[in-house]
Amino acid sequence: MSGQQRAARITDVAREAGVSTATVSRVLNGLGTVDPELAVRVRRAAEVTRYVPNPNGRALRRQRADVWAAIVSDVQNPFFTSLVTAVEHVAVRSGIAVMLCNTDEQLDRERSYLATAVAQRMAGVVVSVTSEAESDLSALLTAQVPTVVVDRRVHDFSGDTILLDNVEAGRLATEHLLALGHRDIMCLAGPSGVSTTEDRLQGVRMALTDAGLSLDPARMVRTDLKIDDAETAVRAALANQRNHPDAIFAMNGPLTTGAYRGVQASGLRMPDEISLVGVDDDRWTQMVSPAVTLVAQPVDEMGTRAAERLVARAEDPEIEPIHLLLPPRLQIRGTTATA
Amino acid sequence: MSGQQRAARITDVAREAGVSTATVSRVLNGLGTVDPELAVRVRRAAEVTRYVPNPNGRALRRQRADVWAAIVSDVQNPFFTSLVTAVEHVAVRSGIAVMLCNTDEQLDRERSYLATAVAQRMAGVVVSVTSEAESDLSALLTAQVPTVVVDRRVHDFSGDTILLDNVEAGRLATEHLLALGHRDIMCLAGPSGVSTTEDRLQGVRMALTDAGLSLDPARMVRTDLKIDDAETAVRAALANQRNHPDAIFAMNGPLTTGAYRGVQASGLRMPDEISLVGVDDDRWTQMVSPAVTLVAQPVDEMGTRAAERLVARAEDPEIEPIHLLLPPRLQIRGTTATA
DNA sequence: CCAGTGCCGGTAATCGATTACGCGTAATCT
DNA sequence: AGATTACGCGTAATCGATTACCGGCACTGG
Repeated sequence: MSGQQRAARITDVAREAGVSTATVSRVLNGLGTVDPELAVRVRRAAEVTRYVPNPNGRALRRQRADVWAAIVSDVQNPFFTSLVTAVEHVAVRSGIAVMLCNTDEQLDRERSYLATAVAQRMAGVVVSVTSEAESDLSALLTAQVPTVVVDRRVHDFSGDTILLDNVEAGRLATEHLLALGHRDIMCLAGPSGVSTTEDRLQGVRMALTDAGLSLDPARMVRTDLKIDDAETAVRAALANQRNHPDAIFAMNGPLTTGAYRGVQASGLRMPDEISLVGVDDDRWTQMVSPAVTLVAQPVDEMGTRAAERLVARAEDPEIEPIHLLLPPRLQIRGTTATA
Repeated sequence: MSGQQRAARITDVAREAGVSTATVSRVLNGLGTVDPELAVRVRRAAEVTRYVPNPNGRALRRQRADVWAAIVSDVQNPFFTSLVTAVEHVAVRSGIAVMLCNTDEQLDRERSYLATAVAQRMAGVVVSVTSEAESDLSALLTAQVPTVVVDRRVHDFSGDTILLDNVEAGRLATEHLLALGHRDIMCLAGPSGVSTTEDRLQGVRMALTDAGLSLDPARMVRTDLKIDDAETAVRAALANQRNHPDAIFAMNGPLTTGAYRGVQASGLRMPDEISLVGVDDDRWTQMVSPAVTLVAQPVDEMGTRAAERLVARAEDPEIEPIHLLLPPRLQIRGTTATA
């Protein structure tokens, strides 16, 4: 056993190559000017000793770690895993590691991850916040950590922001249902602090108003963004045989899953007896029968753009922030039909 | 704008409290003995200055970073996100951050993440390897980074290992199909380097042998562990109307998803015309109709046990390695019926 | 032939924290 | 009382890398 064998440090490489540590550093980082022959010796020495720079020492000195944080509220939500995957693809190309931070919709966990990002002097943060009003990104700002806000808005933040056009998403879904003749539409939204479902709700209201209608408060249901909560809420709403809505709009991925299950449990047949529009195009929505009509987000594009923004800002911290609203796409499938 | 406002360092806290940095460190880490009154002053000073220790400085000096790596081959696979979530729950309790490393089944990406883990002196690694034969964890061993191998076996590793009893999983599935009278069973496995599907295959063979049968090589199909590849393979196998298998065993999560879709596309009705047994109990398997019969893994337990192992080894590096085989559970639902 | 200009590369400071060591004081023992 | 031990705390070394600064050398121009 034993082994022990400590990892090679830059001094080991320097000794092996017969140069100083400064030269090793210059060669390996491609900075300054070094005699080509020495450079060869250094590179060979690094090979021989299997040298891998210690990221802690490097980050300490450079005041910048080659790490991005991806802060999301639910790693089990395929929307976020897709987002993170897209970010990661770009990161790998840039030699950067991605630390996945799962807040579970809890503000204090978000705070702790943000503090870590600052303390580590991370090279960038991509964050979907927990709460529009309460999340506080000011520490990132003052520490000048490149930050891209995605998916959900947050107050008092004027940096790079890449969101879905959520108002449009709500409008698309609602207009589709209205066009099919539905008038009694139940809206399943998340807690009021989350901008995505708020904005989608606003889109719903606008579409209804345009049609001379308004949203019945009794049909406005808020739950946590959990599958089981949504299922329970939908079952409750459909329990009343004589007075149930004739359509449901579930405003995010987990809510859609829960709503679908709730309808299944109620015994009502989609789309004849009730229509459903969801959000987020996960694999299962095409496998069930009927397949789910929904509003799809360009999630890969969201992640890729966010990551590219971090790369760009690393090169020039002074570039103007962008504010992108990506277009939603209505995917009509089998859960919606004429009333 | 501007702001700049650098983060507080330990020297700032020391000055604010009128003590040395050593005392600040002792108070904040609860080591050594410090006058209670000074401790109060230090804690207050830390509050006032909003001090957060710099993890890089700390890790450099301590030769250990409060970070675990969770190395998996596909963050889009719900099995792995569940695993990581379980690990993370334990990590949060211990004040440890989890770095999610997505190898995409690529050996070189795995190598790079392993090197990072060593270079960072991470406090632990939970890894589901890319290849039983080619993945190389020896660097972790020599650097004495606490490591738990989960899900997939790897050669030459004698440390903590927590796997499903995959042979039993294969046997359970096969015996179920045999009991229903199926004789022509198609096996959908991953690339030969992955121990999970290999072991499950072995279970299949044992069950067949026990029944006086053997696996028809023509019914043994290997694809990458991708949904689309599996779907294609199943469609191809079912295209021959007159000679298709009467049952399919898909040996992991994505393969199950692909197989289900492949059967759907083929037009054959489950379970009357063909039976399907899958692996991994994701939400969708209960939402589709018919619901999927499958072998479920105790994935939360796997993640929790792995993480607890890291915690235990942090306290005492010399504890004996464990080798756990968790029991699979057959979940009989709607995709299997008598032949 | 000497001063001036660049180029190379080494020495040492530095990033921020932990901790070995040692000093001074107080408590305890003989 | 004098000696011994224990405790509390500060000084300075240290982790591993990057980089400001400077000295030495070669080359150029006058």
